[in-house]
Amino acid sequence: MPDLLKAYPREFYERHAPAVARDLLGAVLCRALDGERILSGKIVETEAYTAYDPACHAFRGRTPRTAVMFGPPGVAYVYFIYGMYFCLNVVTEPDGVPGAVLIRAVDSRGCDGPGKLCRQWQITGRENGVSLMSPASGLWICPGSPVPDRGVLTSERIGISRGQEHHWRYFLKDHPAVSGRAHGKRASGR
DNA sequence: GGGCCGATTGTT
DNA sequence: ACAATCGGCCCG
Repeated sequence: MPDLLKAYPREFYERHAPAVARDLLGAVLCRALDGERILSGKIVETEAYTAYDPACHAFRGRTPRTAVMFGPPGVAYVYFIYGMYFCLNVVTEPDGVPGAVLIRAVDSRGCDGPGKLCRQWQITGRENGVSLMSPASGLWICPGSPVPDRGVLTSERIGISRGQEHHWRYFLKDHPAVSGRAHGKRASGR
């Protein structure tokens, strides 16, 4: 049984976003609410966003909203979208290089979708910029059970209009929490 | 200041 | 297929 208080260190996040997105499958997202209750769930769907990627919020440079994506890795990038929802990302890449991984779904009730996950676990703009490398922030990520390539599919990212040449969506094959009809190709070994 | 669009979701 | 709902960002 994995230790739910031992979070991934900075080195895990200080890599190219697609690699982090792939390796976050099977990891455990943890959330402390009311300073007492701890929620946790296996990450089952992610998407990577990088510099020189027209789908990335940071593509057109640093702005107040995207500032944390240009900072050190291992912290949360939470943004507000469609006037209703928040989305949780993990900042990746070395300090100064923008990049992030969107957490799209977690194996926990009501966490099937990035907007629903944040609503269910009360993740809002207050969590923007907090460290995910320690339980102290109330939001952190721990290693779980490694997922073999044969259990992973990839596809274009969801809901974007540019950058579809990159197949940077990663998800667990046949998991009920993943978006839509889970169309995808087998992950290639690295 | 104006206008358009969006890494979503739920309903028609 | 479309509405809900509003901050970010570009333009001027």
